[in-house]
Amino acid sequence: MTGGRVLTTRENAVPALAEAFREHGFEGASLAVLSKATGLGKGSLYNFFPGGKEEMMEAVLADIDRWFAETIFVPLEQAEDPAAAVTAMFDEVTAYFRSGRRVCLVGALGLNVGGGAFAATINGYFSRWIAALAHCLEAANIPSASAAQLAEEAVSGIQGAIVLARALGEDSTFKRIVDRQRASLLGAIRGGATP
Amino acid sequence: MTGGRVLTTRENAVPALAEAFREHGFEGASLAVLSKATGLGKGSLYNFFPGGKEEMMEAVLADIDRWFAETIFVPLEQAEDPAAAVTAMFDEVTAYFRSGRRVCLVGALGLNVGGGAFAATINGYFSRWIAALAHCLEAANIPSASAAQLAEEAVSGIQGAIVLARALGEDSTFKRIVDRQRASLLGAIRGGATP
DNA sequence: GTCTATAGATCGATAGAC
DNA sequence: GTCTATCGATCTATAGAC
Repeated sequence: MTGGRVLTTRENAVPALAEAFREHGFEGASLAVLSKATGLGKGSLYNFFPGGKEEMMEAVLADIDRWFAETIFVPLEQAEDPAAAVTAMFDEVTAYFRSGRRVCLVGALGLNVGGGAFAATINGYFSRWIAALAHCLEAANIPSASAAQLAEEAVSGIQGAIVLARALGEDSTFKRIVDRQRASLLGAIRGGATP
Repeated sequence: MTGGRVLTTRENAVPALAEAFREHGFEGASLAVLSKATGLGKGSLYNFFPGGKEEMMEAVLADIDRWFAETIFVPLEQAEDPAAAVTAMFDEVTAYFRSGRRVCLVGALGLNVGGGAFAATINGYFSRWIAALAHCLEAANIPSASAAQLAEEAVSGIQGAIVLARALGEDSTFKRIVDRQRASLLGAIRGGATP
């Protein structure tokens, strides 16, 4: 041990960068914005991320991917109790996106051509989410085709709920839509078929 | 008649501006991009839109609002045949968003703080869409509460389908999700209740 | 490792020739 | 009405003091 306390690390800066990218988008998040959000000067940011904004966004996406894998994807893939796993997913997602006040950076990034450099990451994020959820539904004896469709619809529904809740400025919109998605999946799990 | 043929008008530039804003976002659509998209020099753009980018975006949003009002909202509000009106809505929307390849500018604008200046327009767009669709469903004897929920879910579902289709780069994703939304609404119209 | 200073490019916007 | 030239501000990125 050196005994020196590290005040700031690359990992420590990533959450602040993520929030800045979420609010301003990739193009709108200037280095001035990122510097203010992290409390680090430009020089420090380039010390941690020599590749500039693009490397910052890559680090943010990697952090998001890691969080979703641990918290959402793996529990769905290894679920012994599908209903409980689906419930947990919706609870975690609702908290993560703060009932729609918080934008999904991955989804928003895919809307603009500027996000083309991250296309593979964006695709992988949604592909794995849908596959993990479908796998969980299949574990509840839902036919493969139905499970895939329900999973796709649920993930899509969450994205739509974020867009609409942001547009209307109402958290209740998000909760209403997502609760209905949750009920739909739980109904399919219990009933064994699409409602 | 003067006999002079007008080569370029303000109205003529709006569609090109809309496409540029869709692809690059408000911040990402620089005047160089907008100039190239319209084929007009900066001077000409400022001649048509003295307020700069903000006025250009306002003109684009007004054009979108007009199109949706004529093509989507009014037919829903005045529908004599609700099932036909809902079917027409999904057909028009699928064509308009080019099966998800084309971003919803209004929805995307609401995701970033930069779109805050257009918050009222964004809110109005989605509010009227949901209200018009709910009205149409009520005309099919669906209870008011169910109609509102179904309408909200359908509009949200379309937005989610766009986000997901763009992220996955697959038109089929959009069609699958939207077709299911369509079937859900038509089922409610025929059955008179939520499935 | 953090900062300030600064380079070089591009930004939004304006002025003025035609 | 369209263009080029240009302004000042801001952008990304780098250099160098500490």
